[in-house]
Amino acid sequence: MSDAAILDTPAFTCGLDATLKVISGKWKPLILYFLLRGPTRYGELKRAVRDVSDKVLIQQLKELEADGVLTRNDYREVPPRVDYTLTEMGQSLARALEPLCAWGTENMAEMQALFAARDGWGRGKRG
Amino acid sequence: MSDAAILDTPAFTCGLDATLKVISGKWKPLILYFLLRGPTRYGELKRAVRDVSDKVLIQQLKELEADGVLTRNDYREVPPRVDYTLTEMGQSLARALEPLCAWGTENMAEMQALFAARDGWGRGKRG
DNA sequence: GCAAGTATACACCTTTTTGTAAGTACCCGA
DNA sequence: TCGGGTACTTACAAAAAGGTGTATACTTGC
Repeated sequence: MSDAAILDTPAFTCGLDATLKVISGKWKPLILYFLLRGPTRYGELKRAVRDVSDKVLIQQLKELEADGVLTRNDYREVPPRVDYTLTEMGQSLARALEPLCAWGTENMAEMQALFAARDGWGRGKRG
Repeated sequence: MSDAAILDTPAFTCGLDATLKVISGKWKPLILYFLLRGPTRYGELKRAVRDVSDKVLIQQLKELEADGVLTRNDYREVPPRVDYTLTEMGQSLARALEPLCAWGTENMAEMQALFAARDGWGRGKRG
């Protein structure tokens, strides 16, 4: 990969690339979307984002923090108390996810049929 | 993982899960977004979605087709001629990606700074 | 004291995803 | 006929992502 080859072509149609870098991660969109509800403690988040492991949840939270879309608040209490909040940027990003969410809801029937056939999917009965 | 454990908790806040199943894949959002411009031949798509390999592009196109968001048209000519079109569902999905794209464009400066520090990123000068 | 809950860290392993290199069958232009 | 273009396919390898299990340090409840 020469630098020239990278530079002489536009990245893509628009900023999608940038966004994708931030939200790619199995649980990231879910985390962001959930945080729209307000500051959330770690444990609460973990219960919300079902099936995520500690390791991965922490890891993705760190990455999202490093990307400036959320903030970690450590109350330095014992037992530990920490919560996570969206930054301004994070909020706008989370809101940009809403259409995706809506699409999923609208097309859930079709999707469920397809996924049931391919994998073994049974969830997604709405929240 | 008992079935009960899966069933007694709502999948998530909304249909995001469903959407994510469809669009997760390194190049899928890019593919979908590009196809908003109309039917596109394989080669054209490949040139648009820079850095993707044949194997992966084909693979993701197949998955997207299987998910009912795009259609493959084989003109059965020789040399081969094939193009890809969004279905109705695909179009609505691709449009749901627009806010993400907009977010990326708006926050590109911040993102670029961050990414430059972490990885070695130089692209993304707008299209 | 022992288990459970709090929010993590770390080592290790598996799965999933992506990439690389080559091959196919046919055509066109030099 | 050699090289390039078309749209793939396959075998193989590498990398990224995710998961598991254990440990921390301290508290509360039984």
